[in-house]
Amino acid sequence: MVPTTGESGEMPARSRRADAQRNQRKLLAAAADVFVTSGVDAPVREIAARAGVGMGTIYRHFPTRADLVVAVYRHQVEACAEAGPALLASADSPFAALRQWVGLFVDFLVTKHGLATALQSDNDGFEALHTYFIDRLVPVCEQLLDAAVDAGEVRPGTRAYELMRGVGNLCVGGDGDPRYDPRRLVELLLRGLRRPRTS
Amino acid sequence: MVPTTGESGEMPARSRRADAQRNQRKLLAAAADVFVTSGVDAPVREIAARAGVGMGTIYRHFPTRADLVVAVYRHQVEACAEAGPALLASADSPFAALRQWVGLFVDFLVTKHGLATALQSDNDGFEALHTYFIDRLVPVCEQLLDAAVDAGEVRPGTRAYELMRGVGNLCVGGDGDPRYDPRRLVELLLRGLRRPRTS
DNA sequence: TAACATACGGAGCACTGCTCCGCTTTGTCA
DNA sequence: TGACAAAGCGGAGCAGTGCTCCGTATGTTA
Repeated sequence: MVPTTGESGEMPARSRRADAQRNQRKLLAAAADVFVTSGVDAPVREIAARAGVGMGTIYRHFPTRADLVVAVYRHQVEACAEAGPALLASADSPFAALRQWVGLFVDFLVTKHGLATALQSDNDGFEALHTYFIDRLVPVCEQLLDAAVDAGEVRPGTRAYELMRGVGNLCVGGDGDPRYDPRRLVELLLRGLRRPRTS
Repeated sequence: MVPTTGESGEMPARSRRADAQRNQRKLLAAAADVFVTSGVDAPVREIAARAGVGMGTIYRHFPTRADLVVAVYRHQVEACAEAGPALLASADSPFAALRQWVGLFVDFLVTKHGLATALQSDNDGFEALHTYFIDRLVPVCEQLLDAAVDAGEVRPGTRAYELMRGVGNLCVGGDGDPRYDPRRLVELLLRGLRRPRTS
């Protein structure tokens, strides 16, 4: 997570050359395009070419592939994280909130070709991606999960980290095969979380 | 699944040169070693070197990486497949049998570094591996699942294929991280399968 | 405009998967 | 036993990757 100054916002970020800012923007746009087409593990050269910059430039702005992926999806991950407390406040019960929130996360993952795979890849260069998702989303999930446990809707004993990784794993391979629907399995997993007797 | 004549058994497989058989055996042994050390996606060169043969030889015997992986693990997969009916006969209930059988499968996967990852990799060269596992194990799982549904222990609506892939996915990344235990999540998944009221 | 820090670009290296074909080994048959 | 196909072998070599390095170009500042 080295660069990404300005959070893709409007502040000019003084002391940064204009062409550098321009290139970073071009890179982000190009990457977003290419990720849709070829997945998040598309060749670096392809992204650089699409952005009209050289190899060196892409690595200077995004030292790790994960940095680029994170930068591209940061907004959506952030939105997902912020939705947690909101759902907890608006839903009928903590468990309902948890279910809706997990649904949000699953929707995000399955619509990004290859993201789920990358997320649990032991490949170097994706470690930071993994870390970012975990750091940002596990606390949110924990809050929802704890609330559901406190409300007696969910058996204690499951940690948010494990749940998140499980859900992420279930989302792998969810495109193109009608016989495999991550949503159904995630639903099963959540059902397995429930307390037997909801008095 | 082109070669593998003789199922690594003792029959000489007439009409096959002695050195070819020898090399195939060496290759299987070397691959088994290397898979433990470096995972099933170890460099082909490494396996060839370990076996003391050239690149050409490995590709002649095992045109696809999946062919080699399947050949190495065929015995264990076969054993797992055959355990299905046996468990159904011996266990207290169909659901118990299903749970034990899934446990067997999970144990197999998590002890093979990288196998679970390879299994759901969209990488070419692993497709045949995927196919083999599905073809061999899904019918077994289906038998157990159907029995559990018939016994009223499990809600209908889940297909064996989906369950198998879900379980396989959950097994990814199960080594080295004490915070992620595939077994716990698989247990959750199975619990989610159960019928609410077991009259 | 001059001068300097900053950033760019892509040649190049290392490492893969996989193929191709000249050479070697094996089995057979007289 | 010797010779000769056929079967099999080996590894050079190509193509596609990730990532680095440094000579060159560009922006910025005075």
